[in-house]
Amino acid sequence: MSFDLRDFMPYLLNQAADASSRDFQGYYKGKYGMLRTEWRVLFHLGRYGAMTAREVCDRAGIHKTKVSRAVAAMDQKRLIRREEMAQDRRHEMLHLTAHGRRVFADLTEEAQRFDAAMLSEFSAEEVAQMRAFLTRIAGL
Amino acid sequence: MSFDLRDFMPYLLNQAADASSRDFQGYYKGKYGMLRTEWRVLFHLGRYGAMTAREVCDRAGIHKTKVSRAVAAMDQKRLIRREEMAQDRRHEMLHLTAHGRRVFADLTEEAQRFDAAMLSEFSAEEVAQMRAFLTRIAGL
DNA sequence: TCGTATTAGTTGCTTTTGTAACTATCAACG
DNA sequence: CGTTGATAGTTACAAAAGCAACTAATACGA
Repeated sequence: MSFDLRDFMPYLLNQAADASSRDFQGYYKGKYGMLRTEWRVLFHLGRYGAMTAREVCDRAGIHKTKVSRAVAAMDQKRLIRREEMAQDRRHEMLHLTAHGRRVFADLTEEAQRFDAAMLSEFSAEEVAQMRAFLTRIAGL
Repeated sequence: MSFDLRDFMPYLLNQAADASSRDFQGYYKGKYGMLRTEWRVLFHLGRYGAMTAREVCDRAGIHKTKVSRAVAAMDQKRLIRREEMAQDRRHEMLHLTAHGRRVFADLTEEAQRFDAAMLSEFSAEEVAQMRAFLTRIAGL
């Protein structure tokens, strides 16, 4: 029997994902008290502009209860502003506040720095291949 | 600003890890009511033989409280047997029961099938490169 | 051999996640 | 209109994870 845990791709992926997230997670958690879902919502709003919670769910592939809680927390922290839409009062448009935009800018910069540092020991081809592989596995 | 979430390696890794784990998780959860930590403990005992909880923690990189709870649950399910060690009564050696070995065999087989299916659309070189990359990222 | 430090493992409490049920609003069709 | 069904979002409750304090046993130096 030669099957080892390290031969099992889901295990390897999880270990790599955990290791790669740990430090960056510490950054936004320590500096802004944010959770991972909050960072993702912030990113979507900062990168793609105002949208409803539903759109965030669809684009980010996060369940609506998680988004709902993240939005509530971010509202509390004054990172976002909720705007009720007159034509359909079930929706509310989510906008970043000025503070939210600053935090977004800071975290994005840090993310890029972080990403670059992590990939610095790999060649451009390796990284490209890696991305292609992961994208397929993730079904994106 | 061209930085996209899919350019961020931790994001990609997490998405891929989640996607790749989902189905297999459903298998051991549905069939045996097991949690991920339990599957990992089971795997370690089945693959590397009887050991103490401490050794499982070290080898698997799981925190001792998680292992403690997994061991309690697996004891309940009669997957393992705990043997107190006479020379140092703080330790207890964890052994798989006959039932535990059967479950291990079943899950291992399923894991291999699962792994093979997931990687079937990639070439041997791609897979090898992938493993190398992930192993480095994971720091294994 | 007493006191202090270490180690294995467990328990309690808090935070986070998952699931399902719920509210409110709107659409569509008789 | 009015009933039925869908949709956006929230809330309540249960499962799971994280963290720190705790117990029990052992080691080891003064």
